[in-house]
Amino acid sequence: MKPTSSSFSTNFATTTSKRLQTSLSNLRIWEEFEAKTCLCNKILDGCPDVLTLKKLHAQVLVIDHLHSNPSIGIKLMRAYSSFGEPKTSRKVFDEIPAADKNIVFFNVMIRSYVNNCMYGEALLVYMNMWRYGVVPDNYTFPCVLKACSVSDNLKVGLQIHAAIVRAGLDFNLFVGNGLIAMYGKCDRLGDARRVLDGMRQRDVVSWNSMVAGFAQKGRFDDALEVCKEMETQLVKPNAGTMASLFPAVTNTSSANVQFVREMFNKMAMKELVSYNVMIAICVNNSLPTEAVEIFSQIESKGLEPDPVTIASVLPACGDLSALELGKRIHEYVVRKGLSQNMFLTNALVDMYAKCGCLQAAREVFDGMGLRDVVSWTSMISAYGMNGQGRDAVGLFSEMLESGVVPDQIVFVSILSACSHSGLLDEGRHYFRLMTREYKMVPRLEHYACMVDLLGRAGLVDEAYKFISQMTVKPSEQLWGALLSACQVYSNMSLGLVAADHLFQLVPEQAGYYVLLSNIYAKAGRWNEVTAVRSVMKSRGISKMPGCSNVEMGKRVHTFLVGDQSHPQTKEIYEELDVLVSKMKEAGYVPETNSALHDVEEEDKECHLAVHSEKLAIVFVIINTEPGTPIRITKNLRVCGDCHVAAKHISKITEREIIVRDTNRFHHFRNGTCSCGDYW
DNA sequence: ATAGGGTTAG
Repeated sequence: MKPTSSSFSTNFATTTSKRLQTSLSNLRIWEEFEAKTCLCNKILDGCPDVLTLKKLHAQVLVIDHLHSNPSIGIKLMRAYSSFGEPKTSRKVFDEIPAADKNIVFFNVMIRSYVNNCMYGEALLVYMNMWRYGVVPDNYTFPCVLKACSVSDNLKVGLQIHAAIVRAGLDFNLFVGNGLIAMYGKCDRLGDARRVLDGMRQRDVVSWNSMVAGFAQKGRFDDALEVCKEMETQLVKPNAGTMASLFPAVTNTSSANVQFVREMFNKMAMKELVSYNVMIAICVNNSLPTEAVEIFSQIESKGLEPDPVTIASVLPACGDLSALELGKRIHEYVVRKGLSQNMFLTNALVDMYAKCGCLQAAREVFDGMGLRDVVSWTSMISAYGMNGQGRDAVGLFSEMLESGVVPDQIVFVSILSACSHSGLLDEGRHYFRLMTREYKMVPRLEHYACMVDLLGRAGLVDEAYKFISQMTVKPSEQLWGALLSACQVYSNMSLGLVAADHLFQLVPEQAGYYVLLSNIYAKAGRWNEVTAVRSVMKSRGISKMPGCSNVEMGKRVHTFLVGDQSHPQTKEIYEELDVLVSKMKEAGYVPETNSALHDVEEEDKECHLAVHSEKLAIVFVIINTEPGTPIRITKNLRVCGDCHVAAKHISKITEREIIVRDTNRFHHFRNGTCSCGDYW
């Protein structure tokens, strides 16, 4: 409508003017409306950052006060919540006049809190809404039930269940699923089951929630039963089922792992999450090779790994010392702009550390904008594993200065670092710091570090006294630390005490029989050596076969003791013979003390000659350019003989040899080892 | 809207 000229009659002019005014004011309203809609959409589409959101919020307040348009308020609350600012959501919420505050506001407020881990606050809002005369609905209940689940709040959970029944919503699918999860988490599996059975309608989430309930309590068999039942009900397991099972499949039997693998294999449509869970399960059950294999399946299926995939597979790279793969993943992280994800940077630091690349680990660590206690722990234990106790101590102080609060785990790392470097006083200092300043109750792991520290320092009696004074029952690790100290320092009487406890705790562990046998051997008590050997035989205990991993090209090669299965076996053994004679010329004498004395001298020497790390070292020598460093990971501690041999080989072949055993790193260079023979 | 997957020690 265009304003007309006023050259007509006055009457007409007045009418026109009035019309004009109305239309102008309509226009203004319309403009405002449009501006608001536009703002709304901007808020809804998601702001790039909080600052932009706050600017938009300010404009909303200028144009008109919030209460004229409730939907803007709701969108603002959601947006603030998504930026982790539930408190700002609350401010918006509080400014809405009571008369306008309908159920949606309450639901969004509750959700804002729940999504930001403020469960108590969420439940308070729920309690308060009754006073406003607002009745919770089918959107409210699942959300508050989640708050109860996560915070293990059975008491409120039960109240909510009662309210649900009163509201007649107990047959709602989402509400029922929420109840199952809540009861499962609060260890009321019977009640969870009753809810499941009473539901008129169930979906895969209902079943998965039931599975999760058992799995979270480590009840794998019960979780498994539910999975089987699902199948009879023709509900197909999905990625969620695997994810729900996951907690029950950490450090579990291979049969349990196998079950999940089969479920995984049977899935017609595999989502990324299924792969991620499968990788995590492998990593958590000492199957790093399988984890890496599943990771490559993701790549070959054309799926794109997400941050969870990466964070899950990196520990497997570390376990295998698969440095090349680790580097490739690092590049991927950088390329995808994920370098600020702390899960990933922490995992990268640890991967490099476990691959023996202290420098690379440190570079990632130094490049981090933010560091949490996990970052520091990884770096501290990296130094610890490499025998650089002083650096670990320095880093611990830096961590405290940076304001990061130490936890139990970082104390394990620093204590272990001290023990590996023989820093006796420092170790004692940290134990006191932990118990006195930070008022932490030492766990078995801390005690084990202390016994190790004292034992390695030769204070075997004090180590034993330390164990005796403990208020908790000593674990296998504690007696194990004492026993190996007894071996190093030839303390037979305490060695027997430790061995006695160990044979009762873990009668199947071959390693402790070997240690005891070595103690006897050092003392020349051959009859006892034979006796230990025959006990082992009669109990059917055999040594866990030593195995070494080495990465070559795109795969990891594994060698067992005396392995003859590798395609290059012939060349490897021939080259080893050549090396051994060169070593003998340089003064190498096979150290037979490291083996069980149950065989003739030559056999022993022969047996030692084929320890897995030797095979792996030679394998790398014949397949790489001169000068290429050799990185080996093994599943047992490196034996005395292999340690001497590796020193010689590093000198003869002019190669750096980096061996990670179950305990620490050994960097062999030019005939010496970084551990200074202290391990 | 409801469940479920990630990094650190020993």
